[in-house]
Amino acid sequence: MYTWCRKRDGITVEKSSSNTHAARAMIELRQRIFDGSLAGGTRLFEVPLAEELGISRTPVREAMSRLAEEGLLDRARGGGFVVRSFRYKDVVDAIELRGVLEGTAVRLAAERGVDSAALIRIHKTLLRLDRCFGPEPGDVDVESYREFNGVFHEELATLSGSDVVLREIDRVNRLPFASPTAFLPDRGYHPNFRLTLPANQAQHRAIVAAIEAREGARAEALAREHARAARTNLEYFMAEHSNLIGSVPGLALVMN
Amino acid sequence: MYTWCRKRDGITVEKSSSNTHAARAMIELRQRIFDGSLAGGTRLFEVPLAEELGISRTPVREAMSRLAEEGLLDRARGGGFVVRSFRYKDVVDAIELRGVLEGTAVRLAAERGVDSAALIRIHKTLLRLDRCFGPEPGDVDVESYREFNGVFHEELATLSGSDVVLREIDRVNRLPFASPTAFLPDRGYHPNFRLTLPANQAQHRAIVAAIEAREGARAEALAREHARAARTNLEYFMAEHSNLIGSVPGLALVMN
DNA sequence: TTCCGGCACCATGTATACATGATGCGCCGT
DNA sequence: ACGGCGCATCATGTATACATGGTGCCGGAA
Repeated sequence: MYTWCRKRDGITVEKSSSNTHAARAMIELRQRIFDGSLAGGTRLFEVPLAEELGISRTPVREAMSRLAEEGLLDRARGGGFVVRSFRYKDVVDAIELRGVLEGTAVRLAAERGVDSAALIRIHKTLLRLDRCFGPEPGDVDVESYREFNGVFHEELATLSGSDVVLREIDRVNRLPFASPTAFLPDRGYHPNFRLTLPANQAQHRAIVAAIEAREGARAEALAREHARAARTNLEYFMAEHSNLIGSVPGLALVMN
Repeated sequence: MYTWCRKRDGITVEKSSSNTHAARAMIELRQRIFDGSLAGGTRLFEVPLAEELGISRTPVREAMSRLAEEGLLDRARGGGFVVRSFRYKDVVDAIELRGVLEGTAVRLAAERGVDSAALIRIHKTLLRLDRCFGPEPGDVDVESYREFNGVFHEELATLSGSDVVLREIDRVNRLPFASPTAFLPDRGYHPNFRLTLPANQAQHRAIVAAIEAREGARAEALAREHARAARTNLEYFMAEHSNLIGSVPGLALVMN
C-alpha cells in the first residue's frame, strides 16, 4: 500500500491511498473528466501530469491506457492521449445504445430461456424495489430505489447468458450519463420526479414477465422504451433545468 | 524506423519492421492469437515475451494494453494479461451483436435521414458489387466482392451519423470472425457458395431502399437477417466442414 | 500426519535515463 | 519579402534497475 501526497502550489492539498499509483491516477483522471475540469479535446501530457500527481510517467501511461480502454480517452495520432469529446447527441446515442443492448439481452433471455435460479433472484430484486414505495404517492425511498435499480439492470443483463452482450452493456454503462441509474430521481430533485417511479417499476415487471413468457420481441421493445425514459429526462434537464445538470453524475463533461 | 530480429532456437527466423516496437509486438501477438498458437486462457508473461521478441518489457506492456483495448486480452486479477477465450457460443453472440448494431445504425439512418452525398457514395458501392457478377450463375469475382462488401458495410455504419454507434460497430468488427467479410466465399470455397451471393447483394439493396424510404423497422430487420447469414455459414462450417475452419480468418482461435 | 509460519522467488509496479521522431521557429539565401 | 532548410526543443518510445507484493514451498512443531 502506497500513500500519495498530491501537491498544488507547493502545498499538499490532498492525500489518497490505494493499491497502486496507476490505479489512483486513473481514479483521479476519471474524476477530473467527469466533473468537467478536463474538457473534451484536451491533450494529456505525461510529464506535467506525472509531476502534478507526484509520480513517474510509467503509472501515468498505464492509467491513460486504461482510461482509453474505458472509452474516456482517445489515442492521438502520433502518440499521446486526448480527452474524448461528448456532445449532446453522443449522450442521446449512448442512451439509445444502452436501450438496444439491454433489449438484445432480454430478447435473448426470452428466446433461449433463463436459469430458474437467476429468475428467482431477479424477482427478489423486484420485491425490494416494490418495498421502496410507501403508502402515499410520492412517498419513495429514492436512495434504496437507485441502489436496487442498479442491481436489477445488472441481473437483467446477466439473464441473457451471453458474455459478449454482457461485456458490451458493462462498457456502455461505464459512461456515467448512459447508465441505468444516471437520470433516476435523487434527493436533490423536485418531488414530482418521484411520481414517475411507479411507472418505471411497472416496466421492470413487464420486462421480466415477457422474458418468462418467452416473448422476445415484447421484452426487447419494453427494454428500449425503458431506456427511452432516460432520454426524456435528459431532454427535460437540458431544456428547462440546466441548473441541475451538475447533479447528474458525469453530465458536466458534455459539451454542446 | 527500427528493425527487429526475432530469434527462435537461437537462430534469426524472422525480420520485421514497423514504426515502433510496441506496434510490431501488438501485430505479432494478435497474429498468434488469431492463428490459435496462443490459446484462450493463456497467461502472457512480460519477461519471456520480451526476451522472445528481442525487446524490453515496456513495449510489450504497451502492446498488451492495446490488445486488451481491442478485446483480445483480458486483464487478470492482480495484474497481467490473459488471452481471451472465445467459445462457439461467443462467436454466435458476436455475430448476433453485429447484426443488432448494424440494425441500429440503419434504423437511425432511416429515422433521422441521411446525407445525400453519403447516399450517392453507397449507391456507387452497390453498383461496384453488381459488377462483380458475370453473365452466368456462379460466375462471380469473389475477391472484388469481398473488398466492396467490406466498403459497403463500412459506409452503411457511417450512414447512421452516430459516432457512438459507429465506434461500437468498429469494435465488434475487430473480432475477425464477427466482421461482415468473415464468412464470405473465398477462392478456396466450394463453387456452390458463390450462388448465395446474389441473395446477399439483394439484401444490400433492400437495406438501402428501406433507409431511403425512411422505413426504420424494415431496415433494422433486414440488417439483422443479413448478419444471420454469417451465422448460418458458421454452423455449416462447424458441423460439416470443420476442415475449412482454418480458412476463415480468426476462426482458429475458437475453443469448444 | 497435518497445519502453520516464514522464507525465497517471481511477476508486476515504479522510477529514471536515454533515444528518437515530430514539430515549429528562426535564420539565411534568393 | 518570401520560401526553404536546418536546428532546437519537447513529447513520447524504450531500456533497465530497483521496489513491492503475492504465492508457493519447505520445515518445524503440535
